[in-house]
Amino acid sequence: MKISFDVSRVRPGAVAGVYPAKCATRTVLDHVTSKWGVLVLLALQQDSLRWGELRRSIEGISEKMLASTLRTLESDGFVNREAQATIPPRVDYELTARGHQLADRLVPLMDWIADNADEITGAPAFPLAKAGESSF
Amino acid sequence: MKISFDVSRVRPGAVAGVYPAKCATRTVLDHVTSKWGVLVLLALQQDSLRWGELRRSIEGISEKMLASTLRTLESDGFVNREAQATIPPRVDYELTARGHQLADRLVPLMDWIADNADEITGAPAFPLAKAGESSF
DNA sequence: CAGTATCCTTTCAGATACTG
DNA sequence: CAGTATCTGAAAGGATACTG
Repeated sequence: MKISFDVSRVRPGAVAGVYPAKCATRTVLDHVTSKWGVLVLLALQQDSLRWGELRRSIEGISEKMLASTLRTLESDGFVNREAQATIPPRVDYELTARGHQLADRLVPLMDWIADNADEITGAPAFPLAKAGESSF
Repeated sequence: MKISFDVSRVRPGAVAGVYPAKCATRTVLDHVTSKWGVLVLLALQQDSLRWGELRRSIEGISEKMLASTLRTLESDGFVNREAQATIPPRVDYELTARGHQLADRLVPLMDWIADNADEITGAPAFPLAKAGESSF
């Protein structure tokens, strides 16, 4: 695929948000914002978790996607995998220092989204009457 | 699809990171972390941009995906579309107050990623010798 | 328990052509 | 200029079965 990209035609003020299509920043951003990346990182933010705990913590994730997401986050150095050769095996996953730095930036984002999601989607879980309004 | 999800089997400390599969939080998260969502939001963070400017600001985005991403962000109330019925038409896109709140949480994340991406991907653009090291 | 391997469906996303 | 419509190939992702 040929990408034509003439920076001179981009408005100067907007250049701060410009990243080349194949730069490291976009690659890492794609890993983090992959379908399950944020959820896995946040699940590990408080404690290390075993494979099964992690899987149960993230409703809807398949084994395949959990494995794949963990391998990516591991290879980026966000997650550390610790396997014990016991029977049955026990494998713990934890954030690395780098993973914690990243998660620290994800928490405010996720908190804000969680706080505002109902209003954004227009489907409040508990449609409360506003102050001054009456339900009669 | 049947989803079985037994919260009692999730470790107590991990519950903070648990979101039901089909909750508003996940929906909004998916919109924001869609392939182009973050890049569009950040491109608009400093200034409003016209359609063409926006398209040129985000290297690699197709018209289809720009349109689709903008419609989603618009319907979530993050982006405002202002069309002028001139010939040729001029359409500006800008963040709403809600969009700015969100972007304010995305900036630290993106800055951190941009600052660390080269090290994370292991392909530094400028492999500098560390202090104390010599290239001889 | 902690995964892999495989198959298969669905969705994503690019290219192209067209419109007001 | 600012889009929409349609087609198609690529990729993501789920279900299932299997393994150390």
